[in-house]
Amino acid sequence: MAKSDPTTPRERYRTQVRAEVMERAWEQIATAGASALSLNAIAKHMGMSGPALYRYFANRDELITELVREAYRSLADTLAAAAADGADLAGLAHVLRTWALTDPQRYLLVYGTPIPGYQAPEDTTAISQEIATTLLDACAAALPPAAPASPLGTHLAQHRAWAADHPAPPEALALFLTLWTRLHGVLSLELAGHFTGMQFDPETLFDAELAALLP
Amino acid sequence: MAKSDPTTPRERYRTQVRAEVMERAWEQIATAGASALSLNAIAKHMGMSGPALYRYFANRDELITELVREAYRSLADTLAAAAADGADLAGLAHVLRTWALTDPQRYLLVYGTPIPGYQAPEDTTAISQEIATTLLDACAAALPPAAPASPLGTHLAQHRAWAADHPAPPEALALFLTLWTRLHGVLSLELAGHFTGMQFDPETLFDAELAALLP
DNA sequence: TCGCTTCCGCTACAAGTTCTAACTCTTCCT
DNA sequence: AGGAAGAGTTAGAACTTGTAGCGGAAGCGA
Repeated sequence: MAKSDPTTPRERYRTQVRAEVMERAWEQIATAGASALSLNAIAKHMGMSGPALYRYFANRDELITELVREAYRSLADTLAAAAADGADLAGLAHVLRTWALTDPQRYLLVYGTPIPGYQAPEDTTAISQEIATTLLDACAAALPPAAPASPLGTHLAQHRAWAADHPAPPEALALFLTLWTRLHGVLSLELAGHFTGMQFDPETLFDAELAALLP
Repeated sequence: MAKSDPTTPRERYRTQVRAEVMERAWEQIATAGASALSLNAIAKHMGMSGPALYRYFANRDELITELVREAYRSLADTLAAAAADGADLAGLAHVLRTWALTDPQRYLLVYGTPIPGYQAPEDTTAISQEIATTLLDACAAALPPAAPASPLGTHLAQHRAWAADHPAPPEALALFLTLWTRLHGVLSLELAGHFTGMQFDPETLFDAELAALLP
């Protein structure tokens, strides 16, 4: 018999149920936020009783961990695909913005206020490194050949452990950090609704920040 | 009898209990975050039974609203006091940073991921306007006399309803928005712990952002 | 095809949460 | 001093997360 696929029927069923649970979880998160996520509600919505879900996720935190992992994975893949398509730093920035606006709660789950007792497992930091690498590559490419040394750059030249395996020069690291924090500043305030009521277009602000970084 | 003080003993007791509840709430929030705030735990910690607190706060949301109001009030007063002491824009920025680091959860309660169903009452937006005014004053003062027109500035010249009563020129509005989002970008990522593991000093990044804005 | 084992979903339950209802008792005010 | 207002109580409803133990169905090996 062809045992080419090592997954047993039960395993396949398991992963399928897990996937459906996470799908429902994303729906719930999108409408009510991460802290309002209820295993019971998901179970009832799927036509099963509450405790049944504990066969698939040890507890609520494990479900959230999986959602965080999926969100990181999605962002990393989206950025990597855009980079492979030849997007430059500005292009990647707009991809990031689109990704964030597509599902605000997904962005906030990763980059917003951390869940109280929760802390990210190791492999999510690995995916976070992937994201950083994609952006660092673009930063190094966007940097003028003879960028003047900045105070931040010189500081980072001596504290670059977090990017030790990346060949980007200190000024590229500075550009990356500056880009990250500035774009996150605009995006997070926009997603949190702090611009509602003000009449201006957040995208203009986003583009202005981008233009200021890429002369 | 001298009725110089219009507060009755009961009112005084009421405000005192409310104040103690909020004090305990801040302690809880500082350690476990806003979403983990439990009226029951506060009540037991104060030596009374759960439902007793409902004499003082209609529900959990009203308590949170009061905490948000207090946080806004604290930030507005802190900035106003610094401005009255002659602090310039850079000084105000450092006051903001200190205020945020003093109690990270307090900053995140106001500027972090919004509570799902919760929405801020009107008077908190009024206090938020106070904060904006203090910063806008400093921005207008920090602006070079003949600042060149930026795309963001020209956009804001036509969408300045949110600052209609403030005489600041469009470029000052642009400076304010840029300052706000950039500082928030650094602060929120720092408070959320996204820089832990990286070795660099977030304050260097904060100061670099400030230096880039104030030539 | 038969039987064993594994695993799934269930109900019941414990320990929490917010919040309502109804009662007692103190305190204040007239 | 008497009546009204309000504080704190317990009981309980409707939730939540998570555990324990039960039946039955499904897959796996012989």
